[in-house]
Amino acid sequence: MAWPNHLPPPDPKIVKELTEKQEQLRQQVILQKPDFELKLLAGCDSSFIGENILSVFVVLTYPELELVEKVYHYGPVELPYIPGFLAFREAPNLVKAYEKLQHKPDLIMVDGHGIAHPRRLGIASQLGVLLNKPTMGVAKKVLTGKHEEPAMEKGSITPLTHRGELIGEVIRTKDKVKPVFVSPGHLMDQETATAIALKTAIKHKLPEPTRLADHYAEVFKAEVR
DNA sequence: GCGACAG
DNA sequence: ATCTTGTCGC
Repeated sequence: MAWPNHLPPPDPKIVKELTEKQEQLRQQVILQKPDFELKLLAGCDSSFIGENILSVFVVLTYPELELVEKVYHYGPVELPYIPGFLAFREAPNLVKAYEKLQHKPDLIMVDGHGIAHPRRLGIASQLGVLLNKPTMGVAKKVLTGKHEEPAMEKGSITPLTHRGELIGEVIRTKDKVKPVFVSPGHLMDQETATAIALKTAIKHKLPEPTRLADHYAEVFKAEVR
């Protein structure tokens, strides 16, 4: 993958290093129908304040979707954003936030892609391997792959493919609103990920876990200032 | 060779 | 992600 014209050119040496680590992690990804009984579903999100990163984790009951816990970790950001390597910038801090949870979830919904990535290791997949926990990705924009626009009605789905492989699905979670991109992260499969995304997208286009994590990121943000 | 590019 | 005002609609 070449680098976007509008972003600062990444250090080739760093990129090579990350690419090798990425390949090592990718080999550990397992795509399968989860065997868990989903009772606790987590959502996570990160925001930035200058040179620091704020990562949030929220845990909801399933299928009621009632908030049971929310935590965050605030620390220095180590790397710049490089398309295709988002996890190396956000995952370390997310792991620290995750460790603060008193209630460990059965599944984590991540804001970003799972295997819908040029090398099949989006942030949802990478975080899943790091935590050895089922994960799925819900992204607002496509990173790689081709797809048709799903119909305007909620529930419409269209495949996201890359090099002949199904890497995710484009889902209209709300009538006439931009669709989201859902893909399995780790210890998960497309069918289950899509079903959960649709079932948890109640009043807004973003599923509740992701939406709430987003919300508390703003709340905690005011707290660390 | 010319674009496109999660958060 | 973040910088940023008003504005349309439920």
